[in-house]
Amino acid sequence: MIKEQILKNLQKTLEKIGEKEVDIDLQPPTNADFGDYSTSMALKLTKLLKKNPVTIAEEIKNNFPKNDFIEKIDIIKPGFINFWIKPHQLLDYVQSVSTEKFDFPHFHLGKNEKVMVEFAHPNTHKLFHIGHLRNISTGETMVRILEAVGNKVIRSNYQGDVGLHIAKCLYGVQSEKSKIKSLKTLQEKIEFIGKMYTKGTKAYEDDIKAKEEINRINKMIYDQDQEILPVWQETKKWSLDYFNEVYKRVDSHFDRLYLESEFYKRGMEVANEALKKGILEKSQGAIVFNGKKYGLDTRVFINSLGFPTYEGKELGLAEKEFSEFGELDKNIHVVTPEQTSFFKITFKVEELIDEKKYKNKQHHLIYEWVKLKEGKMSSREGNIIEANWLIDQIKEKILKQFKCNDKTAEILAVASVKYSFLKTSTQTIIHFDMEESITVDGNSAPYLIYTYVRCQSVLNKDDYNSLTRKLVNSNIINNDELILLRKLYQFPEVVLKAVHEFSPNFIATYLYELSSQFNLFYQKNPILKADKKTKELRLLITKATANVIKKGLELLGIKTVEKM
RNA sequence: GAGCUCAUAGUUCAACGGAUAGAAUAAAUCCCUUCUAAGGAUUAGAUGGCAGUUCGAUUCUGCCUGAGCUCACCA
Repeated sequence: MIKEQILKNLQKTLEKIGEKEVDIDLQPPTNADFGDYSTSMALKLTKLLKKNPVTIAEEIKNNFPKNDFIEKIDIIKPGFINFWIKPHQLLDYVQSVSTEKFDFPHFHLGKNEKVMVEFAHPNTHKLFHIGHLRNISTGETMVRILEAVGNKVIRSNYQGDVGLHIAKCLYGVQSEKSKIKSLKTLQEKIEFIGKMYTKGTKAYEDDIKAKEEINRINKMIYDQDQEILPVWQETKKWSLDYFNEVYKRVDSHFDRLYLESEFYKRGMEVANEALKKGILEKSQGAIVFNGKKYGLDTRVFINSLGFPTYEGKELGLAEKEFSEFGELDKNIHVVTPEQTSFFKITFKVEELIDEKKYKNKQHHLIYEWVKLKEGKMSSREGNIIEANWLIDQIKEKILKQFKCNDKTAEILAVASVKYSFLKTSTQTIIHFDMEESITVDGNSAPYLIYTYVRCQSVLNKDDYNSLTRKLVNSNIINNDELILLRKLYQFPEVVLKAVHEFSPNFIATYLYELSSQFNLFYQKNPILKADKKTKELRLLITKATANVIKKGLELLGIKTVEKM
């Protein structure tokens, strides 16, 4: 990338001037009038060199090594140095992209070039709701962009299949056991356990006897008691089958599905070993981690009844995750922010257990809640927005508003939902509104896909393949074309930035800007009716735009359509 | 009570310590004899308050106000 070359040259320039210890910033400026790359290093050097920033900038400009990729260097007002890349460099890149080849720069989080992304984590016996949808969209795109920059990525998913909520549900199921046989479709089964969960939850609060029974069921699940085992397993299977359908629908999958029940035993063993080593300690009948020394909270790993808590089980899970697939550089947990304390502590305990294995290798990627206008979702209130239901609603809206077939509407609906989550930063709370939140116009997936389809439509009408020959730099590149060439050139850097900061929204924003610029270009400049040379250039731009949009959306986990 | 996070147009969101704070949406007005109008153009609108650091602050620091989350046997 030219960015690297400019940086290297700036480094050399600094050495010539006699300064070394300055970190050089170099980014595309917000305003394209200021060139392709801009640095404010001269401003930062004012103090060190005790000179006017503009003078320093001049000095840098004059000492910048001769090269064949910079068109011009400008110095502006307070002391910015702006670089303009030669158009033929941009053309070369766009030409390579027009053949659907994408070479992203590599970026690794460690020497193993292998990471795990743990995401989705729904609980069985519960609905897969919009919150999970945001999680899975985020996790899926993280997987894809990490792969794009050269990592082997393991997709994992830790699904809760034990706990009080499941006992509540099974209590309800037990009370209406006779109905089970009449349930035929998966949909009916899921609705049934949903209702039974509500029933169990109410009983738990209103009826002391029921509460005792639910606690007993909870213990039986942990003990794998034959009395409850068959129902637990059957209903769990319904949930897992249902989750699989959702994963498929949103174009996601996993290499490894972990279940919480798998780590009950091993978690307890690991916690006890940690107790012997003095990492954990006994307190009021429980085994806890005293975080005070480290400025952390104190949390329970094995409760006073002798059961491992979520924390305890996490130790078993971590051990497995870090051994099953060889050495990992990083394990990225895509989880909501209220678990920050939980992760800080489990990560610390793991580090104390085996520093080499765990230290700096666990990462909590915080993604925020999807809240409803009325407040937080809760199954008790019955205001859960189920993932499938939401996608169906959007699909219906699309079918009503536009002429397209079912298959296209399905892809566009899933795309709309995913994109509306991914275009905002992961750490922003989404205030969900059915009418406004999932948009199919403006900055939306259909807008991007429409732009792609437009490109395809033009390309399909072309009677000869003008893209096979190499375009040489001509002076006829107009401003609209140049803007697009420069924008296209930024794609790999944007992807790199997105991985670097775990911020897929950078890609979404970039794709929107690219589409927007293309649509403006399209409006003003005829492509197929232009003279031969111009037409070749414009077709090249069209092809490259289409490829970048398609690839960019793919990195976001979003499919495109060819016609709409 | 302690700690963490957040506060930007009417609304929902962007912005790496940088240049004129970007969009979408809602409103008004234009553009289909031209490659898909699910498009494009124009107009109007915002950094909670007070200090500080800096050549430069939405971004960093402190205080204030307001919201959310967490702080031992749930997951």
